[in-house]
Amino acid sequence: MNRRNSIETKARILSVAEEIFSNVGFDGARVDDIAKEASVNKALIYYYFKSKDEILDTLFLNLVEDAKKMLIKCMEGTPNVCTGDNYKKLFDTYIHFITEKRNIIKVAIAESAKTKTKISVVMELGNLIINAEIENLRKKYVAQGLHFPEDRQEMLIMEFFTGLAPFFNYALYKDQWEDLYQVSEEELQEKFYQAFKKTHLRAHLL
Amino acid sequence: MNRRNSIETKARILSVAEEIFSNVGFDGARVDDIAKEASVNKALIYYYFKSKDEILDTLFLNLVEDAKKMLIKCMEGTPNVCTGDNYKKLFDTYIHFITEKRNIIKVAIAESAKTKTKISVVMELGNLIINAEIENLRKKYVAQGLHFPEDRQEMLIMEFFTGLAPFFNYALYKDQWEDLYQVSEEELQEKFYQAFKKTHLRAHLL
Amino acid sequence: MNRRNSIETKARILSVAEEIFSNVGFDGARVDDIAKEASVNKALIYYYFKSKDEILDTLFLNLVEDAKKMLIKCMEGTPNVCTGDNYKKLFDTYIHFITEKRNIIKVAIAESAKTKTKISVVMELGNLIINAEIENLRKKYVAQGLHFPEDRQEMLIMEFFTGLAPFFNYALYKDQWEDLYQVSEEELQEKFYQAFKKTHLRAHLL
Amino acid sequence: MNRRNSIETKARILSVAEEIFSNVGFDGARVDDIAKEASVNKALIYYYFKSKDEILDTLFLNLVEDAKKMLIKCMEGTPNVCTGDNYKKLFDTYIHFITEKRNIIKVAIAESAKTKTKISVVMELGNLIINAEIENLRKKYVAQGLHFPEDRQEMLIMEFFTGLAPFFNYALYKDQWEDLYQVSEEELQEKFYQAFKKTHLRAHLL
DNA sequence: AATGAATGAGTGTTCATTCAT
DNA sequence: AATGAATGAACACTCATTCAT
Repeated sequence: MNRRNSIETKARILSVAEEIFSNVGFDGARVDDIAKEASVNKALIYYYFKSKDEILDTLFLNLVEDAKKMLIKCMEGTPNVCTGDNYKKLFDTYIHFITEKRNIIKVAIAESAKTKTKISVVMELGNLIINAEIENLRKKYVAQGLHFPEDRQEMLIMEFFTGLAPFFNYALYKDQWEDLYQVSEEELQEKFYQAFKKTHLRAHLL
Repeated sequence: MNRRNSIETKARILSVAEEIFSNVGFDGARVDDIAKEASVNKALIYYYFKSKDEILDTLFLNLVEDAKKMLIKCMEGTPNVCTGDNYKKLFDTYIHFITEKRNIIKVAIAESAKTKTKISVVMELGNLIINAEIENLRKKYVAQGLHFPEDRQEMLIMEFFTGLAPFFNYALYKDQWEDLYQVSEEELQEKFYQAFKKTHLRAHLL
Repeated sequence: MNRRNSIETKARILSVAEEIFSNVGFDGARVDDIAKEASVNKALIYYYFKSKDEILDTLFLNLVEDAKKMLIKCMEGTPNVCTGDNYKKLFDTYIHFITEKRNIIKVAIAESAKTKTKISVVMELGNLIINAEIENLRKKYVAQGLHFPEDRQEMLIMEFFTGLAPFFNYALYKDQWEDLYQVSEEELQEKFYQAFKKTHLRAHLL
Repeated sequence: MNRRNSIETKARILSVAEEIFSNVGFDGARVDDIAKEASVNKALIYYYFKSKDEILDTLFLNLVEDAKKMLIKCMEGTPNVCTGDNYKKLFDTYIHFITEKRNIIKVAIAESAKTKTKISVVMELGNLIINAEIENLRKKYVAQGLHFPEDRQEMLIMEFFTGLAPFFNYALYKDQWEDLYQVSEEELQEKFYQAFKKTHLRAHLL
């Protein structure tokens, strides 16, 4: 096996781990199962990762990296977000990211639910997105010659609990919702957008 | 320890289990630790509960029961919810419930994050609350002689993803938020209310 | 509850224990199950018996007592055993005893199969029966003016391994045999008798 | 201990398990003890066997395999069994097999004594041997131009309850008998043969 | 005589991790 | 880079037995 395959192997382990973690939770996952599913010897996993924890850490690191990339692309692509329906593009980027990464996001949320936890990835991710979002807002206010609200705390809370929370819930329950209510992915996404527009976005626009 | 007090002992086990589950997750929890913390012999836990799973099930059952009671009390106490600031009272009831039960709610959310899961308690809880909420809305619309929106799916999605999601997030991250941003419980709650009012509630009122 | 019931209760425990032991073996049996099946509180079992072992000991003791009674009755009832077909009566008594007691006999044999065992009940039972049998034979020889074989060891071995063994096997496999080969109890018993007559009995008569 | 020798290790586990099972019974045996006695880590036992049950199943499987091999060798080596004292050779093969395998046979019998049991190994073993034996007889009858008995059921019962039973008893009580009556292995075996000849064999010969 | 509650020691099994090759 | 074998420390769950009433 050459280095090419080596990279591919490590990636396969990560990919399988992500799926299994999201299926049964981190604590519920077995290294044995990861090995089996990834068709590698169990010991090989320990050749690439120091421990089961390190697999999760790597996965979380990648998630944060990907979020950053996504946000950077957003910044570049959307000079005037929040002006009317042109927020839709940003929303699509977000919802696409959330949908694609929902498996590992679910794991992150589940882990963050444990009280005994270090600074959770979800908080980190939240901060990242919220700050980007607030920066967006600031630009827009400035562009419109408006006075930007002074209470940052208030703003953070609003962004986190009414702006981000729906997306987290989307990651968590998209699949269950589609199953339970027999809705197509497109319909759910569209209606979710309408709801988000009527609530959180409404508070921003104008 | 006072022996021979079946009910109290069982309650203590449940209470300790709830705390430990919320600290380290269900899979991360050890029956040994529950026994130790509850000052009972481990075997006694199996005298009261068939398995570790049954402890969780009982906890979830109680949560749903309590939610029902809370909702019934809400129904009785608030004939005209959603009419202006009198929603505050309902909000307070909700936020109080969420705050008080946040430990087990966190466990419920974490468990619901696993893909391999039967109908999750969170969905059950969500349905319960949303249906109550929608019934509330309906009454109000009727009282005002207004036409009640026809697309139930749309309404459910909005309630779940923009009405409930913030509360779930509140349960999940209240403590972490207070720690991280050094906000008092009261302040967080108040600002959360303001944000909720400006977003989700705004879409309902008027 | 008066003494009458007390005796009945103890008997019920023994009876249930016998059945459960024979179903799953002594080690495989649970005191809990005995209690449940006998409809008594588990602690009550320990009121009547010092331990699970004592239940088995009592059962074995009863078996030996019953065997003795059976043998005594045989002695009285059969002055000239082994003279031709009049052995049939003795055989019937034996086979009846074996059939009736087969459950506890099976337990006794299973226990005796353990190498780490004190003098086994089966050996005790065997000795009892063999000695009675040999005494029978001796009488018959004397009555016929014949010389009684001198090698007792030889005689014991023959009685135990070709006289008793078939009966032990009958206790062990009667039910399985009937099931497997779809034979009625009567047919099996009759053919067993014919086989026993052609082999072991033949060696004794004349 | 020499690591990295899969086959030898697995064999050692099996061998130790066989001994312990025969000492204290299957249910009485502790996996811990097997591990200790075999000088392997307990988890290693579960690396080779799915469960304690599977160890027993393997042992039983091996016993049946060995029995088949033994029978095949018998078939080849004895064209005219049962003709007079040349049965002795066959007897020796049997008694040698029974003696050598008596430990696992004892376990098999003890397990077969449980009512709640699937088709027992003893029955399987019994069928194997009896069928071989009957085939032997048939050949002999044919060779002598005799009419072979028609009632197969009768024949099976005779073989099982008077032909096989003594050997099972020999497996079960050989050691106890030698201890109790202070007989040497050789003497017991010889006298057992004489008894068997006078009873079961007598019915076959001529 | 009878019972619900309680317990210590264990019991088969699992798991993350490491070793030797 | 890869693997089969091996391990220590759990882990959920069980069981015979006892206590207090």
